[in-house]
Amino acid sequence: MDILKDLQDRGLIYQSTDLDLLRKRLGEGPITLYCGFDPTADSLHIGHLVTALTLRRFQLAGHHAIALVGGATGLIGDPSGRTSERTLNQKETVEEWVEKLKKQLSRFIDFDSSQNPARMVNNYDWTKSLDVISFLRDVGKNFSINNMLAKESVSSRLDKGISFTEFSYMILQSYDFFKLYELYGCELQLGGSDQWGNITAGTDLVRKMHNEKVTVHGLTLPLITKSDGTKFGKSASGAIWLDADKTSPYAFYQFLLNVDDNDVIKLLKVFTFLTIEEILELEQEVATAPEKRVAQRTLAEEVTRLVHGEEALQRAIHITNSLFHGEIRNLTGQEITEAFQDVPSTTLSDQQGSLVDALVQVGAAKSKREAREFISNGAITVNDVKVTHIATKLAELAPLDGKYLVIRRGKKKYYLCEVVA
RNA sequence: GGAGGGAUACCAAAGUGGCCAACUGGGGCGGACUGUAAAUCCGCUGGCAUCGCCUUCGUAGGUUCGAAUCCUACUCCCUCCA
Repeated sequence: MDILKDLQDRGLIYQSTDLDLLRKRLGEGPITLYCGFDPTADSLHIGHLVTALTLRRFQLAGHHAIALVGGATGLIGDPSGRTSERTLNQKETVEEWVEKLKKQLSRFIDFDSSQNPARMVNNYDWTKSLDVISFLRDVGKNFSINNMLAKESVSSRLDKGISFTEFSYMILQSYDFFKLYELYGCELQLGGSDQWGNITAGTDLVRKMHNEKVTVHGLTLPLITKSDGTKFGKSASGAIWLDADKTSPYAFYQFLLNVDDNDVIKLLKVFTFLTIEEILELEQEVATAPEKRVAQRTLAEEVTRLVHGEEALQRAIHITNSLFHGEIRNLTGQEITEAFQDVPSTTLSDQQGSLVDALVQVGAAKSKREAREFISNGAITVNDVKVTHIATKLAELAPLDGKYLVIRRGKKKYYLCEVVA
């Protein structure tokens, strides 16, 4: 399989070093490649999936993938794409995040396969023991300040200011590439479009360290944008995380299910392993029967399964069905706790309390006034029954399984109240 | 250093003694329509409550029966001249 053609068909190639040379090299046999992930948060988000899955595409095509977590670079801070200096994170925090990222990456990249297992590395391992003198003599000598200043990540910060720490970032990342070439014969680095400067700095370093006799390659992937020009991956409530505790599988599934018709095909190409042919069929489906949203459903299922597993996917579908197409009343108490574990909930002790107070307590309304407004607007449904009387008491609402009140506000916001004696 | 202009609710922007909880636009939220869409239309958008009450218009005081509106001081921002 021609991996480069597949990536091109999917719109996944943005910038590259000599593409013909890379194609030639790939034709000669499996290549070792790497992509780095810096621990800047306790979880990856949906944007990281683009590069992580591309790494997997290479692995599936028989190439040797290395996933690097930036235990060292995460302590320094990449200036790329940032308009201001980062605040340094605590060492312990970064260590913790490294572990979390490692765990997440193993969901998409196969480190245990018997034929072609991928490798996980942490650049802290070879950076921690680097002493200043050898770093400056052996590595630093290969970097020209003039060149470094010209890089977008640095030049864009010269007016606003940049610390020496962040300025040096690209040297560390370049050293990673060099180190991986030495250790594992790694010849290709993948990254997001903002990584171009760091990647070329790396290919340059490897070449210089070998007296211009070695060529390694770099590839960047495009930033995924929506048809309205904005960045993909942000919901009203913030980033879409891969950590189930930060973005529930249900919310994750819903996010993808709700993508615009104009974006869904592009996203299928980027985020799924469906063949281009299969995706083109779905494109037809969008054109002829958009209301069925087959493409969106496919996208949501494929990616949720990939990130959270089959079981979580089924749960997300089940919740979706009962919330949007089924009857909540049909659910058992156990199913309710399961279905609404991702939804804001609260426990009410006063069965004689008013619905208005309950709405405020569960967070469905910011104030009693707003709660009353929602009720009189017909925005509030409790256990499938629309409530329109402001003075409604909890006791009148017939809890499911004797204790659950499933409150819906508007069309798709849910809250769960458990009433205890 | 000198001269002038401004600070209003999430943002923008009216209001210049009582009719102001404060025009209007955007955003947000809710409703109708729909495909859990887009577009469109309608409503709400300080808090508590049974008429009504309480807290808000940069900060702190003052004048007045009554102030976002007038006066004083302070803080911050902008423009122009040096």
